Amino acid sequence: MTKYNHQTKLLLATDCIIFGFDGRQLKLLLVQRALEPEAGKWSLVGGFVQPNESLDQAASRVLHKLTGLSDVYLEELSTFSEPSRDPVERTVSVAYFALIDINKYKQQITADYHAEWFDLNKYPKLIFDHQEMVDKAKARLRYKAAFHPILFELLPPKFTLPQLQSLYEEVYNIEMDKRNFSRKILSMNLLEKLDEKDKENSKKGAWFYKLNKKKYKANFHSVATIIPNPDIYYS
Amino acid sequence: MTKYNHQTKLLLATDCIIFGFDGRQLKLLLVQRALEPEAGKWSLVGGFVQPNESLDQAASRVLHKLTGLSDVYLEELSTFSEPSRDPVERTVSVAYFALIDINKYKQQITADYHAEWFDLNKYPKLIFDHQEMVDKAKARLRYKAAFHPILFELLPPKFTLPQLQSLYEEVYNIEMDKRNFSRKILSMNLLEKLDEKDKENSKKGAWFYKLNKKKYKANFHSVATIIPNPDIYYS
DNA sequence: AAAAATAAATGTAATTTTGACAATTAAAAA
DNA sequence: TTTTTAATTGTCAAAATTACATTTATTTTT
Repeated sequence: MTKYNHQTKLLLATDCIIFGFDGRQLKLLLVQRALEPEAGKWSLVGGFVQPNESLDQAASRVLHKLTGLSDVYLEELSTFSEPSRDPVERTVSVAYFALIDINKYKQQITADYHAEWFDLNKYPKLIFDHQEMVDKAKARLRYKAAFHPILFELLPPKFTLPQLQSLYEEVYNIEMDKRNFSRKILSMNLLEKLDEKDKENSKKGAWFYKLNKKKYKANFHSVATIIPNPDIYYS
Repeated sequence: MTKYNHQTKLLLATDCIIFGFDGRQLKLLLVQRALEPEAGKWSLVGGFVQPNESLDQAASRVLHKLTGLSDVYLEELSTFSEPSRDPVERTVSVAYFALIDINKYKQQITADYHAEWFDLNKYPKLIFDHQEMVDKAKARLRYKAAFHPILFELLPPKFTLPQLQSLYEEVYNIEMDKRNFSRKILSMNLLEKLDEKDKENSKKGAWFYKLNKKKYKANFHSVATIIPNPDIYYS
């Protein structure tokens, strides 16, 4: 069969913006780049798309190799394709953002990478256009989380309402009213109260809740306005 | 400088899902494919990314070449990268969706393409995975338009409230209450009433409005819940 | 053992927004 | 002059949102 001759091929890669939450702050997982140029500099984790895989598969592979995790929330963010973005050779990158439970992340023993979690408000200079990718991912996270219950992906299976509220407050850098917040969240009907309290963080203890996975999946596209005026956070 | 050897390069293309509105129905602009294979079959307009351009530029170029239009609403939809999606040779495509004022579209005289507007509810079988692209673009349009005032992009500079309402009704396949609709739309404060009526479509005539571009741009990210339960339209 | 300290849990009233519903008006056609 | 057609406009009830303070459970201190 005829080929598309005279067309220029290029390298296609994927980079992952990996978010985590340590209970207080949003975190970003970065690696020290192995390849030249810029070897040793901090960057997002990424990799080239292989001949036999789709972009989703490439992103999952890269994420799994670094974190050991599968079944992670992973969403295509956008393509980055400035011809000169990679000084070595033209490479178009499709950025994905991932939300993981930071507790599930275990530094892989066969550490091909040197990886580290950084505070989202303070992390090293990144290579190429990775800073732009992170900015876009943050904006997307805020936008998406204002309507869809994706922030649960950042929490462990059991969590308390105060923990959840802290997460929202951290993502949007706002303070929220406890009473209104719990009413809003509970009215979504996605949570189940457990018979157990978290006594780590207070004397009285706060009830643990867990996601009802079935309802979560069924209502994933449901639109809840948890955050007032979400638009102002979307740049 | 070192190159990324041993990595496989591939072809990168862009395809545009171009929406229009003729006052009654949503339309899709399709072209008859020039290249083999599938020459003569209907497809989205597309093209390969050139060495000196970004994906946004490639999409704009493709769109401009077909429609003669610049400054069109154009948004990255997502990548399509199944290894076998193009039977000829591996090609990853980044789909964009475009919203244009159908009246501004003039068949280019140097018609490199045979292009035609089709009713979104009835159009020919498309090549490769283009059907999937259209489906995804429709879903995205519904989702986005439920929160952001993008449907104005499909209308001429002067339009009436009944025309605007018809457009929303067509996009969501619902009927809306005139009173509630105009209240909602006007409360967004994006429209300016003109001193002129459209007498084409009724005896009484309906007032023309125009977008206040300044407010439109300033409030572009503002979230208006024009459509109740928008989530049910997002697949 | 009682008191103090800490953080969690909970309720209510005022305001705003939404959704449902019908009468009036302007202009052309009969 | 009457009829027809579609545009315009208002109100009321229900629901959602916002603002705001007290009570409760438990540990720590005295």
